[in-house]
Amino acid sequence: MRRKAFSLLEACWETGCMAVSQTMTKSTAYDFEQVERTWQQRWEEQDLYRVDEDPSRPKYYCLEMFPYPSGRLHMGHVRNYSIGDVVARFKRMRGYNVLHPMGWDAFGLPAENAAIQHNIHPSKWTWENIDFMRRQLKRLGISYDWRREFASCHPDYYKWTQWLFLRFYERGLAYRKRASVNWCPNCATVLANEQVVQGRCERCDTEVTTRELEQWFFRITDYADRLLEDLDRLEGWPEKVKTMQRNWIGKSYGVEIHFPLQGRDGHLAVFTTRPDTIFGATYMVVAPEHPLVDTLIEDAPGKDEIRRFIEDVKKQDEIARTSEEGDKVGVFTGSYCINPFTGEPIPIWIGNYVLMGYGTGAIMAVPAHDQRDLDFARAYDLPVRVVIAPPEGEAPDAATMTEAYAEPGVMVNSGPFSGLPSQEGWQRIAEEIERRGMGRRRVQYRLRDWLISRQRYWGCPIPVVYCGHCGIVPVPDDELPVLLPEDVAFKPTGRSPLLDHAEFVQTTCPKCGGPAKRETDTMDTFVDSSWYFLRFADPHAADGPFGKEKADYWMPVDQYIGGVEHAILHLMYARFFQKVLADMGLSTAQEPFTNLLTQGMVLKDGAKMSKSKGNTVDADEIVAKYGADTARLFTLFTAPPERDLEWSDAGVEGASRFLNRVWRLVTELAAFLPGAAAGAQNGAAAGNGAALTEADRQMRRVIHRTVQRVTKDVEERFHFNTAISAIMELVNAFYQYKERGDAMNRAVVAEGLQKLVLLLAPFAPHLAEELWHRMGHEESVHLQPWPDFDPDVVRTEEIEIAVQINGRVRDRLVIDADASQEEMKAAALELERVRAAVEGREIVRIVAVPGRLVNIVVK
RNA sequence: GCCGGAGUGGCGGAAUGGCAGACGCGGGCGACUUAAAAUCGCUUGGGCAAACCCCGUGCGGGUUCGAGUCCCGCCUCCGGCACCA
Repeated sequence: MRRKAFSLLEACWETGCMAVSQTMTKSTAYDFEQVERTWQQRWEEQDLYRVDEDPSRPKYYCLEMFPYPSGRLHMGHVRNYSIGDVVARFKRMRGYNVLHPMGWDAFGLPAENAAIQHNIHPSKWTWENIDFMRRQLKRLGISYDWRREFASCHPDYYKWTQWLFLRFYERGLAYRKRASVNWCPNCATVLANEQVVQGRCERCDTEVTTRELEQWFFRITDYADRLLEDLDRLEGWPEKVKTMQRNWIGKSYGVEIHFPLQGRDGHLAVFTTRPDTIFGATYMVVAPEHPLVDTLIEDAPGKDEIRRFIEDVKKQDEIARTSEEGDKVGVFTGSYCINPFTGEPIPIWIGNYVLMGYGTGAIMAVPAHDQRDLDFARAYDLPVRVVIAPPEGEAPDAATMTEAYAEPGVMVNSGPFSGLPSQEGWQRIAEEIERRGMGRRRVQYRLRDWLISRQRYWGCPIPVVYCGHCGIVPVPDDELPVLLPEDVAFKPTGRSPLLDHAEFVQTTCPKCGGPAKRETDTMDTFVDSSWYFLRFADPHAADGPFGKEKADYWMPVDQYIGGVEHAILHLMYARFFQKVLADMGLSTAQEPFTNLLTQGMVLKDGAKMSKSKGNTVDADEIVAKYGADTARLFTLFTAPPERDLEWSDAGVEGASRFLNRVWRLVTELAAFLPGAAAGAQNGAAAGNGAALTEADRQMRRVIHRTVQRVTKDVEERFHFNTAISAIMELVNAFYQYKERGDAMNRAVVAEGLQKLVLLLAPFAPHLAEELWHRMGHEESVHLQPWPDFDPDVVRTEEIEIAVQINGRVRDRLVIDADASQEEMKAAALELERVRAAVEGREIVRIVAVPGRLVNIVVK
């Protein structure tokens, strides 16, 4: 029987609260629209999420990857920021001084494409998008300190990107060189290695070609070892991301060996990780681009044919060489070098499978012990010589083998080294090479220097000028920023409009005052995002990129959250920057992000949402129809953060239904409480009553147990889905309890409602805030301490355990929670069904696990 | 090919080596209603008419009193890398 008095109207009357919708509706329906707007406004007026340095409290820096202002938020953004907001709000309630900022990664190609397609200036397009998306973010009610907002395309920011570039330049970490680089014909710009995916442009999927160009690079390879080593210290990073970075850096130990050329001066340098196989080297291969090629083919009879081959490979190179494992092709140069260990001549070939960009661009080929070399040897009928035998079993037959033996073993056919374990031989041969001055041990990385030049307009200008007299001259600090001119024309030629902007290009040399030309390339936008997390610590700094004290107070980021697609690119560049800045003394932290959470994608119909597939869900529509709290709750409840999330309209309905269920429960029960606030504040009152019935005690147990579960799930595991399901169970239990009507204990209800709303605050901040105020509180729920639980209340006196016979559950048993194993066994044997099952059989053993079960093993 | 991750009801997903399927969605039944929606209960892995029972966490083995969980060998899917010498 339900009390009629459980009406919203009366709830408000009795509590005398000043809550929002009191004045606007008599219906019990939850008006999310009104509630969310009102509180968003109130929070903003009160500057509720403003944060400053406070040495008296522990700091917590929670950061979500800032978005590119593409136009509108998608559900992936909603998910990302909802996750971050739970963390930020939870930590705030836990007493941390939480920095939770947001900004815009605002330089980039889409703005230029929009300029060409819709005849709108990239700047205008970008700023309009930012305005729109900022409104969307505010509509979601994420707890950002908006005073810290900035966009990377603003001169106040990119001035410091340029300033940092100059510091890199001074330290020799920014340099210019001519190199064969990746070129995307569609984007009409060069790309870093990291931006080429399977031979295609990461952004537009166009096949990437190569070009010889003079470009700016960052010397990230100088930091390869530190970037690799320090991965071991990042215990809060997913193993997967660390593995990807390790592979990308690709450290390998080997030996550079100089093979003297036969009949002429000089030598051919190769890099190998298997010096122990040198006696098996039957030919050499150099990359078509190798500088020695012209010399090597000088006297070859079919010189023209060889040249044609080289050109063919270079062309093939552009299309297929990286995208698929094509056939290995090559041609003999006509030249030989001498194997310094055997003295025999070895033919030098040119081959498509050797890359100029790795090692020395030349290899010694050991077909018996390297699959690629074996493939090539079989194709051109080159000799195969086995020099490593397996530790056990027979050595492969050189004449017939089709699979190279690449494992360690015992050296054979290797002169004085024969009989040695190959690993030992590795060192002995390396020593011998060094002793004879024919090379040295060395470490080789797969990682290349970071190509940062872009032949595009909408990016941060590289602050250098070219002077006929003085060469490359950095722009002096006091002339920064080098402003991106706004009055430029966009044509679909792919040519950067900066090239045609005479006022920009024509300048004077800061050194000699003579005429000079400005650099017209801009920086890769990954440069902008490599230090933004530091700027958030001091976003308005005017005399430096950020103040060291503030940076040192906030850094490193305690929790970083974003998509796994940035596992290599952004996350490695940012680590590189942080280390350089630490070396420069600008910031102390060696690593930028202590803990990393890589969220899964939002899928629909099993595929990533994309415009081209037409399976997108618009964040605005969902928020308009269900409200921000529902949108957030759905993304948090449907899957754990790191997994992919399959979109479900029914799931959104479910989230909405739950919030309404909470709304009804709390508003109705609030009416039951006289002076709700007083009771709610006094949780202890619920505990000291001998007046508590069994049902009251049980309800209290559920309340405290829920606090325990939610705290654990959020704090230790970031499992928001199970945290929310625990809250759902509490609500279900409350509905059961509510059936008791007047028999309910008011102190228990008050305590339960209070804790429920507090638990809900990080997940559904608007609803929680509204209910909190309706319960008679004046201060924001988001400023309250996180609820605690009493372990004594959680504990039960009696528990139900399973009783198994031979591992199968046959019965259940209610027993004292602290019963001894002996008591458990005895009680189990008393059971009717156990006696029947045991009758006439031998009990082999009995296992009793306190709190769990008893297992009786019979024969 | 190499390196990760994942395979659990109709679906999303839960389970420190200890009662598989929490919670939600969907379904079924009931209450309220003239009726429907909403809401509130109850119910819902499969087999059997049902009880008891049997079978169930991708497949095949193993360890264990006890395995979704640990070990060995496979299969499938997803992600990353891919001539890196």
